[in-house]
Amino acid sequence: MKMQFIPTDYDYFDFQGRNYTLVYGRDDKGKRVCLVDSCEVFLWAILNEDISKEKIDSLIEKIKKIKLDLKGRNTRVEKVELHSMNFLNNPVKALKIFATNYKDLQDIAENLGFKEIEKRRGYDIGYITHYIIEKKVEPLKWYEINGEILNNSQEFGGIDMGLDVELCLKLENANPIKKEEFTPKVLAYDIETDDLKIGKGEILMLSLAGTDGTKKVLTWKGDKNKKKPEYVEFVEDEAELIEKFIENVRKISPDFLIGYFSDGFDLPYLKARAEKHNIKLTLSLDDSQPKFSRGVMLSAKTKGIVHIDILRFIRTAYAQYMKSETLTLNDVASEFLGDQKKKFDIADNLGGKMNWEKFYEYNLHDSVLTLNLFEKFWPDMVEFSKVVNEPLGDLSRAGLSKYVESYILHNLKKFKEIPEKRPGHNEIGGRREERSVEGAFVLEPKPGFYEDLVVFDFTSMHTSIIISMNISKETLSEKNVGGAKIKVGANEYYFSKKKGFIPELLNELFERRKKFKEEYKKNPNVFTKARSNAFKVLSASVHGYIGFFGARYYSKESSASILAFVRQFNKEAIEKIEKAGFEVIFGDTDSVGFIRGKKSKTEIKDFLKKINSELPGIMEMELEGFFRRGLWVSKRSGKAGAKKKYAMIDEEGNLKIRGFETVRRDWCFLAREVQNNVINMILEDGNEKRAMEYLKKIIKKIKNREVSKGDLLIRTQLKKEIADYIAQGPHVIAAKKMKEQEIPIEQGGLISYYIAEDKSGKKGKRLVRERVMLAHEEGDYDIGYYLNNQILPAVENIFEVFGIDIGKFFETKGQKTLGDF
DNA sequence: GGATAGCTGTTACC
DNA sequence: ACCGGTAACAGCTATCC
Repeated sequence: MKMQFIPTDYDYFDFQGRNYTLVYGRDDKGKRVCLVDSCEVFLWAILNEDISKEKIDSLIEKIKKIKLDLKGRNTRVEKVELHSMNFLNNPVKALKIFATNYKDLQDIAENLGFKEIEKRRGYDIGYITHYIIEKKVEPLKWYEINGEILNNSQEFGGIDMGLDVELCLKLENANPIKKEEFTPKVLAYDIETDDLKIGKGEILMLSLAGTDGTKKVLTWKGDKNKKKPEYVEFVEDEAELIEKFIENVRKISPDFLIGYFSDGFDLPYLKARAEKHNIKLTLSLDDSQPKFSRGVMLSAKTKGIVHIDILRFIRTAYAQYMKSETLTLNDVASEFLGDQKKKFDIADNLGGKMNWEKFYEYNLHDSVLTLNLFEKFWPDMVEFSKVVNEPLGDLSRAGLSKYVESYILHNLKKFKEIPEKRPGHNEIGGRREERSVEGAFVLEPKPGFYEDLVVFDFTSMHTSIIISMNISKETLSEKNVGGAKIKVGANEYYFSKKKGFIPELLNELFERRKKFKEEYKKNPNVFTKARSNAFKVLSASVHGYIGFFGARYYSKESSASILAFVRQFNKEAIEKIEKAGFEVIFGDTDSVGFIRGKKSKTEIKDFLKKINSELPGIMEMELEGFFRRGLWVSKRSGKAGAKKKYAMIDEEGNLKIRGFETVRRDWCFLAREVQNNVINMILEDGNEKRAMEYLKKIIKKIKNREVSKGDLLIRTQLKKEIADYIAQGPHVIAAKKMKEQEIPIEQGGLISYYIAEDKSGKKGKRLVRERVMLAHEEGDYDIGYYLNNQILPAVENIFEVFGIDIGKFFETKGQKTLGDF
């Protein structure tokens, strides 16, 4: 039969020793469909150079005889073919060795210890990835398929009977078709418990929110007889709650089951409680339970109904561009949805005072937010999945290096490239021990207050260097062969003229990004934006990938060369701009800022054109902007200009503040606000007068204790386990206090505290940490601390630029008192 | 016992 | 272990005299 079909998830099973793929998805009517398919499995044996035809033939015969009886499976080499291929850009002769079962490729590789074979490759990319590459049935793309309906078929051991789908087909062929965007069926869930430790507490309630309109809270807590909102469904106990949850999920059968931090909390918690009650957590379409795996983070994967922890996708693909200070559901929802969690503090509701109605509402809203976040990010997830060609379940848990690597692996065929192997444990260890490469160049700025500035920066600098200079593992050459060359410390590295497939693929990504950016401008919507963004993120990650120790195509030399070029081009740009008579104020990695002087904007733009005409390949600088004024301060210690700290105002009055305490979350809100206002006033007015008056008022307010405690809280992240700290800084002490008071805090959490007046009467120097108070603790804030350690340090270097010594004005430690103000 | 250099730790920039 | 080098800076801690 014929139908339109879109794959959402992949799995595989063995039958009579062979691998079969299960492709879960939907037809165009929204029916649940599963395809059964198969593909040839093989690995590559790369031959040494100059082996005679006879030798190869006899080698093939030997390999054909390989039979293994392992793990209760008989596997054998089924055929062997000789191919002309490429490996790392070099032509090679290679044997394509076909086997019965993908899982045995590794063992076959180990049995290929023939002296004619130089390398064995292509047995470690995973069956699903291998299948997608071979059969081109790619995730989240529409196909017109032909297949034979399986109905309790014995052909694959009756596999179709065990699958909870409406239709199961044996795939005959699949042809890609153009079709409108797919809208998946989605269900979000969230649990509330009485203890955050997995396995310790009980699940009090569980909420569901779905694209089908589902809004439900399952609970066994609260007054059973009291009238409740209609979304609340009462159950007998925790066991029934879990059973009902499974029942709901299976009945709704969403393509994606979504949680927020659910890999690390909700699903493991449910698993622990289900085990306690002897319930099987059959959330997969094949009735299996979630598979938990431990990497750096716990993962909880299901089949057919794909479990996705949306937090993990956000962390990989979005966190670097976000304003939110933490990745809590509340912060992320605020930033992307303009919505927040319902206010509810479990601690206030303990004992008999529990307001269950409010709790249900809170619980439901968390699922609603999670669902909304998924819908918000769906266009991006689809694009990443389509570009990278990996199913969303895996991709949503992967890092950017995996995105890049998958993109490469799925595109090797057109270069006839045999895939490089994954580095082994020892290899990774070795790579990690290597000395780190030198990074970008940062120019020391001249502290001061400047007018009429211009900023140029290189467009996608690292990316355009890789492409223009043809830098990659496979283009690195022993000798100078006429391609790019670069000095890195005492070494000199050479790259081939022949295009490498990684620079080539990156160029393709880069071009497509340009095209999709244009398309987005012409037709702005969430999908065109997401497409443009996916290519942007991916192309910007290739340099990081090349220097990542876990990468197949890791190349230290390439990474060092790219960065050496980054320094070289930036320094050359600075020199060129200075030679043209401009005073350069700052430069960092890919940017240069200078004073426009008497030159007109047109002249500046012409100057930029000239610079660009002299840059090689696709390298290009662009005008970041014209700025009316800019401020650079000196370092706190010494006279040197502080790098990575500046503030500028453009001609429309927009501020660009970098590095200052204003943008740092580990300073109290008041210090950040005051500094921000001071910078603002100075940049707007062109002098410090108004800012000075403002500062006087603030200092008076602090002195008179008119500042609310909330503005004085210092927030610092707890980056390690409390016990792992060597230095007992204020935030560590605050975290210990929280532990004592049984306030939940764990690694990664934000600690809020303020510094209180010292009332102990002890003599001698007191440490800051001895005066740490948690937000809710009573105490008077320490006026001296907030003046000398927060407000004044935040502004003194700014006023110094105007020749004003704030320390003299507001001396607090010396003879002068604050009373004057 | 005080000064200070150096270390630990966090956060930002690109 | 899932991009990482460059940088500023606070506050603690070791070390010196």
